[in-house]
Amino acid sequence: MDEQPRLMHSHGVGMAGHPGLAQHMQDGTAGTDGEGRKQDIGDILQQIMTITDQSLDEAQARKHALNCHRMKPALFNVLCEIKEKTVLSIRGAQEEEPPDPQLMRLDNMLLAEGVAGPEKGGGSAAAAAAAAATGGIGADNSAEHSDYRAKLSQIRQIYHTELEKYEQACNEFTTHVMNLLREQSRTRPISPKEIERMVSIIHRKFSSIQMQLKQSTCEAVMILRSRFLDARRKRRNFNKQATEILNEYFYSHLSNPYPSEEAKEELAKKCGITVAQVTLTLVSNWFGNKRIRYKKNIGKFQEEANMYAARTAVSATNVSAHGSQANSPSTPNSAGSAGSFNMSNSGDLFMSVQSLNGDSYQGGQVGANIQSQVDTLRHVISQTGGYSDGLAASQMYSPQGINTNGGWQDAPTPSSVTSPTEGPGSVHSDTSN
DNA sequence: AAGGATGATTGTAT
DNA sequence: ATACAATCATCCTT
Repeated sequence: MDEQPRLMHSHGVGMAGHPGLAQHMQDGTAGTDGEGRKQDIGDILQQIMTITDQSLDEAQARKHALNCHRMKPALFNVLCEIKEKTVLSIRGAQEEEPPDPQLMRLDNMLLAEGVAGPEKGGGSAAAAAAAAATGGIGADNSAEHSDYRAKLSQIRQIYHTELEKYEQACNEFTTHVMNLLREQSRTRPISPKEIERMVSIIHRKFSSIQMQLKQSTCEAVMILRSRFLDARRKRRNFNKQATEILNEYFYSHLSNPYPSEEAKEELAKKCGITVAQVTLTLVSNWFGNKRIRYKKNIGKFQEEANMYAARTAVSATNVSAHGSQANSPSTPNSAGSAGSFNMSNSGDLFMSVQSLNGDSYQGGQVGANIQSQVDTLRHVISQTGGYSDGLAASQMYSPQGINTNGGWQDAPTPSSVTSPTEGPGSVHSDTSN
């Protein structure tokens, strides 16, 4: 207590010059002399300055005493004013943190892998999707990838547990800090905004920790993936039935073998693939490969084409008993463009096939269906008319879809018909086959 | 084991 | 973004 005056001197001088303090001091020390006031202030300051040296209990007691001190409101006001003058207003604080792209990426990936996001359902769906990517079509793939799924769900579980832990810790810490600040706000000025800011700082810190968790989870998933699934070249062939379904579609839409998304889904469903994303890829792959390989070597596929064409055509003609149509050598142009085919002619045929196929494509793609009948007819014609001659047969098809350079894309324009005499030379190899 | 068949991937063009 | 073309990697038949 001997050094009190010195302390008083060093700190008190400035304070004494403070108008606010002077004012409050007057309030608080009504009737006492200047020495008493100085004594008071020095005492308070001394206590504050040394409070950190105290043991916890002592400090607590001292704190309480200070809180109850009669000079406390005055000191508090002074602090408020000082702060108002000196504190850098928290303007820079409200940088609404833009969503971290890195974090977004991680989130998206975790979501995609089925680690984050909806519970079991979504997770297993993603797992199944991944599994189906390697698994065969319409074949059992569950056994092979149960291990993968188990590991994935393990990761998922760890991730969620950890996340929960972090969240809990974050909340705990936040409330702790908030309580602390609130309590402190009794002795020193703390605006709610500052508390808010502190909270957001805490959250940011914790979310950066979370990001690490997400990152390592992603890594784990990637490793798992690469170990199990990235042997995706370990392909499984489509089973026979699936291939037939796809072929059926392909050859009955030969003029435009580009199934729409809906058609692909339908096909996938028929083939026994149910997983949405992968499904379309598989079907797309199949059609991509098929188109390119068919075009590359029509001859090689001639037999197959005829088979499928005959199959659908025969069933169609059987029902509708319009044999004349199949026999009539309709000019290629009549059906060449998808837009200009004869509706009245193929309409009933379409109907009959529709009923025959048994609701397979009830969807409203009437045009496509009719077109398919036209394709089918074409094959029948080619079969009955010029089958023996490979070249002739290929001429039957090619005007429809394939021009030597472009492929199917501009197929519907019949004007692009060119005799493919030197195009796929392998047509001849077909006959030899 | 060889070689063809076939699903998947990659690079390119539109 | 989609299709094509080339290519890879595996499956399957011989």
